[in-house]
Amino acid sequence: MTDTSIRQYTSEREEDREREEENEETLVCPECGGNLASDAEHGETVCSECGLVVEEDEIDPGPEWRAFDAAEKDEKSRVGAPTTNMMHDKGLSTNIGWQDKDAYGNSLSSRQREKMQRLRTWNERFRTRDSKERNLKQALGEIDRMASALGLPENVRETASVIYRRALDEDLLPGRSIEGVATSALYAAARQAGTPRSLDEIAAVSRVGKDEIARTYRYVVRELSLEIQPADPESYVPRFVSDLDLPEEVERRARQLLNTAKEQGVHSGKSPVGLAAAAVYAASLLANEKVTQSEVSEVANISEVTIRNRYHELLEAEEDFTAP
DNA sequence: ATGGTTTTTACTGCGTC
DNA sequence: GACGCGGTAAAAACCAT
Repeated sequence: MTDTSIRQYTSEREEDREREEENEETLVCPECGGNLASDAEHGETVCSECGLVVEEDEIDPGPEWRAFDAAEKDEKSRVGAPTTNMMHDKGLSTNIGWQDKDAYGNSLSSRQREKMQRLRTWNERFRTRDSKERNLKQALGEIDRMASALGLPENVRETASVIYRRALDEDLLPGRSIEGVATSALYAAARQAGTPRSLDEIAAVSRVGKDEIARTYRYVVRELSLEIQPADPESYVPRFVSDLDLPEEVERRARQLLNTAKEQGVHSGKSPVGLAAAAVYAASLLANEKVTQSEVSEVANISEVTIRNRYHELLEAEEDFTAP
């Protein structure tokens, strides 16, 4: 059994996990594990459980509503909608001609030529920024569409758009499709948020094929050095259980099986989905619920053979755990 | 490209309803 | 006989080198 060679399913060290959660967009309080809530009025992100302030002095994206006199009111009420991730340009752009001629066709003075050169430079900078914004707009639309098709919550979309933005900023897009990168961002975000979806599920709602997603995903993860934990089998359990209309007891037992399996180190290098499916199956046996292997394999998109193998291992691990 | 692992596919035998 | 389940061997997929 190789513990280190297989990367996809093998767990990184625990410290890495903690460190990563501080760096990345974390949604769980590092102190007590409670949920974080952002408080726009104070510009803080605080834990709803213990009150720990995680972020301070955040920028309020809202408009400047305050005005102290009439003149200032005129000035500040220019605001449109508050800036959001969804902002993009209207597709308007300007080009400055390359000839150094004025409107009458006369050549410009050297002073004027310099000035126009500077203007071209800046115009170009803003224009490419605009094209990135358009790109972003489309990608975010895709992310939204896929996320809702998969029933992924708001925070996952948020994380996905952050990842996408980073990919865009680092010029990872050229040579890759917007779709592909957007899908990869969503896949990564779902895994980071602990609500993973399998590649197959993702591919089912995406416009690009599975292999391309996998390729760009690897690329994006490497380039942005995102540290993504191997998916935790437990995070699949609730979904399978509810898809199969099984009682809560099954879920509890399945979790327990997975936990003892973890302590025995049986799970290293195995597909988390397979483990989860096997745990659900084994748990329903223990709970005297009738579910067939094929039903479980159906909802988990895993072969029956894998379920058989895993659930034997799970039960063995359970025995070894209780016996000695 | 290669090699080592895991997962899938396909097939077979056994027991039960 | 269909179905659920278990096992096996060979093929395919996957990951790291």
